[in-house]
Amino acid sequence: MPENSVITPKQQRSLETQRKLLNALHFCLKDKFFEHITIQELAQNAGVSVGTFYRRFKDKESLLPLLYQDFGQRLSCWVDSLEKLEFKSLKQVLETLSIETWQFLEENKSVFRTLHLNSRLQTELLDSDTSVDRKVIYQRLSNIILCFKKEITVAGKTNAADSVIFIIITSLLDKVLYPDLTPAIASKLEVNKFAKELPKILLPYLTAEK
Amino acid sequence: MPENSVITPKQQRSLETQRKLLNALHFCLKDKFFEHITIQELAQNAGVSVGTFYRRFKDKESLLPLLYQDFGQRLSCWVDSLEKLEFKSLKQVLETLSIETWQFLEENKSVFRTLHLNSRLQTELLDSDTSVDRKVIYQRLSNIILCFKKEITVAGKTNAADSVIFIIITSLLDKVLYPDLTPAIASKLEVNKFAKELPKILLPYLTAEK
Amino acid sequence: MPENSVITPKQQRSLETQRKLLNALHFCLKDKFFEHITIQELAQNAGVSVGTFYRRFKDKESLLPLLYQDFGQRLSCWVDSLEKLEFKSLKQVLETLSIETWQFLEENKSVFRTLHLNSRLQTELLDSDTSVDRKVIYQRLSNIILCFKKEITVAGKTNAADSVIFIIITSLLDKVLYPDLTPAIASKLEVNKFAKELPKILLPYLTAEK
Amino acid sequence: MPENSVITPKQQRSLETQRKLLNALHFCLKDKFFEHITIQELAQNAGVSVGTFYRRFKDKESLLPLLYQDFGQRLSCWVDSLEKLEFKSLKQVLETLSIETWQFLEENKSVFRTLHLNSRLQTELLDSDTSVDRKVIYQRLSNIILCFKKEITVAGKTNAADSVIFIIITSLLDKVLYPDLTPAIASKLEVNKFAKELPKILLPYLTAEK
DNA sequence: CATGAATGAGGATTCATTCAT
DNA sequence: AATGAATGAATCCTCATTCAT
Repeated sequence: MPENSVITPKQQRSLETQRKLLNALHFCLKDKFFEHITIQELAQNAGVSVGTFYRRFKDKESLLPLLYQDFGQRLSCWVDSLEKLEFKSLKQVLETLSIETWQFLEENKSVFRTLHLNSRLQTELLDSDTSVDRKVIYQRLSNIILCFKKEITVAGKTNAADSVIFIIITSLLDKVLYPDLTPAIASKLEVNKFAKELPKILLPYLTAEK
Repeated sequence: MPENSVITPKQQRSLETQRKLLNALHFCLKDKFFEHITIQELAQNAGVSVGTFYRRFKDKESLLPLLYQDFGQRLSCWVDSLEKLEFKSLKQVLETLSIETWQFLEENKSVFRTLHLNSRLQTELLDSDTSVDRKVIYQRLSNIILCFKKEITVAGKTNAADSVIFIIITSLLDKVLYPDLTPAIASKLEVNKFAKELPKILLPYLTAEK
Repeated sequence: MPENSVITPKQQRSLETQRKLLNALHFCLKDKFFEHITIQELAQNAGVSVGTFYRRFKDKESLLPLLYQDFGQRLSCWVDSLEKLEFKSLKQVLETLSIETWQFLEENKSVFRTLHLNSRLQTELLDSDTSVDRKVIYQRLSNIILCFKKEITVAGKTNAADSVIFIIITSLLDKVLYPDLTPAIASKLEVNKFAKELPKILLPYLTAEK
Repeated sequence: MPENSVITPKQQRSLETQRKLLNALHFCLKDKFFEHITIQELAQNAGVSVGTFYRRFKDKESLLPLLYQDFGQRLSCWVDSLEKLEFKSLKQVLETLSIETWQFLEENKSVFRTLHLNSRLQTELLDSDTSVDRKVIYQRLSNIILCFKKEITVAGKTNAADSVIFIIITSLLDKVLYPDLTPAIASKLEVNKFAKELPKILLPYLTAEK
């Protein structure tokens, strides 16, 4: 919530430009890597001049926090939609999470790759995301699992749920981004098959007998 | 004008030069990302002239197959060393694999990042390494698990072992490469802690009661 | 990314820059051959930066159409001036044309050489000059001869006049550009002497008795 | 005639290399201009090493005198063949010369272009040609015309014959080398048509009534 | 001697950034 | 403010020439 809740035309225009440039970035990322995109290219795709770009941003890297924030929004929306689902069992939760995560990663893979590969800028990225705390989002995913606390028998349920979420995302992401490369080729399964295997892997962990 | 971007050396000296340049690449990767390394830097670190670089390689990217091959060697050696270990139980196998994998990834993280970054070159990369079949290497890791076949109760033991290997590598790699970023932050655990948690996650899967 | 290698300028300043670079090319051609002129040299002589050169032209060769166009202008002006002259006889026409052509070639020899050298670009060159049709210019020269149609007895007066113009230019050009080389040395005469000989050669052709 | 008329094996080998390189030059000139041919290319095409090239020649330009000499041989042979022909009239001489010259130029156009465009090296070129004096060759062509001295009525028969030879060569060369460019386009005629027109142009000159 | 690997000066080219319009 | 032309440092890349093998 900004202090001043009335947006002036000036701010309005500025926001538009920002949005245009971000869209241009998304567009360009489909074709090539962040480091190979030039500012001229961005400006051209956004329909603004390079001068205008520099009025808004210090340099190309300064777009990344925006990309990260924007991604945060999508992530948040996605989690929203997951939270609205009704689940009957822990098993169903894991199954749904796996499939949905895969789809989500597939749709956002260029952003993931960009943020990963430019992770040297992590500090700025993390600082920038004032609106949505990323960790909180992942906890909301954990919480979906923890709704079925009764079924979970492993010690340290919260940590366990976190780990499950982490493994789901990271393994699927690897399959999505680098299907033919180390380490993804360690498992012969295609990503869709693997998404179905994941619940079978993780359910026993959460529900193991003591 | 060779089709291929790597010239087959006809003299002993050439092979030395190639090795020098590869070493220089490894050296530079400690400091900075592949994209930011210049040819001049490589040449200088290798103690050769830029012209020599160009005599051997079409461009910087043409070094990557060499990096990939070289990495294949290291990987193979590492698996060799793991195969020589004696294990008492499946649990111990998983514990050792987790810790050792973490260490190995830590030592080779810049190579992983570089190869991932340039994964668009996957075909060339994969074709480039005729000496070591990457999939076979990972199967050797699986086989270490499968030594304790008797303890494994899950259906599809081979696939299961593959999946376990894949999850160990991919989750640890994420923690190693991007500890503060999506998705690694989904789990609060530090990489060393997580390496100890992994066996607890994966053992139940392999040994789950029907 | 324009198809064409010459960018159409959108600002007045651009046109100036273009003119500056063309002038720089003319200046440099006095000293050396086109092949030996560097972009830096051109930029420096034009008083602009190398980047500016590249903003306007894809490469050095892309200047040639401009050179060709510019030469077209000069050619046209020169023919203008010839058309304004008053002649008393066909003989006088040929005498004047020979001398004037020699002078004109002498002044433009570096341009001729450059355009010849790069004649592989003929199509582009020819297409590049939409403002002045080169063939029409030469026809205007022919027409000066054809003013004295009555004196001309040879069959096919138009073609004959064309051939005369062609021979005047080509033979003098050879003498001017390569005075000591094949085929110019075939005739011992200096270019000035030869320019005076030409009318004697060509007049009989035009006025030969049947 | 060399002082020492016995050629040692060493000289023999050297001569071979020289011949190979000259052939390579001819071969390359079909594709591209002299200035774009690299020494590596020449060496490769000649089947020798660059080092060997440098053992024989100071630089690429040093090949030009060889090219010029070699061309001198062909020219001489060609004139030989012309001298052997029997002519019935001056008209026939001119007709034959035109056609034959055209053919000869066509076959040697890359050499002509190369020598013309590198004419800055004229002095060296001229000096180099010790075996065959170029001017003498052209005089032999003139002499073929002068065989029909009786038919020639113009004053200064020798100079006139020279001029005729010069015009035949220079105009046809222009048509052959730069058919679509200034000044060749001044005359609409194709080179074969023009070769037939030339005698009609030049005969009246030589045989003009006083 | 022949070879071809190595050299590095020199020229080409890009693109983030500035600044006049 | 917005534009896009201009800048020039930084990097790429070539190729004549040298020199170790």
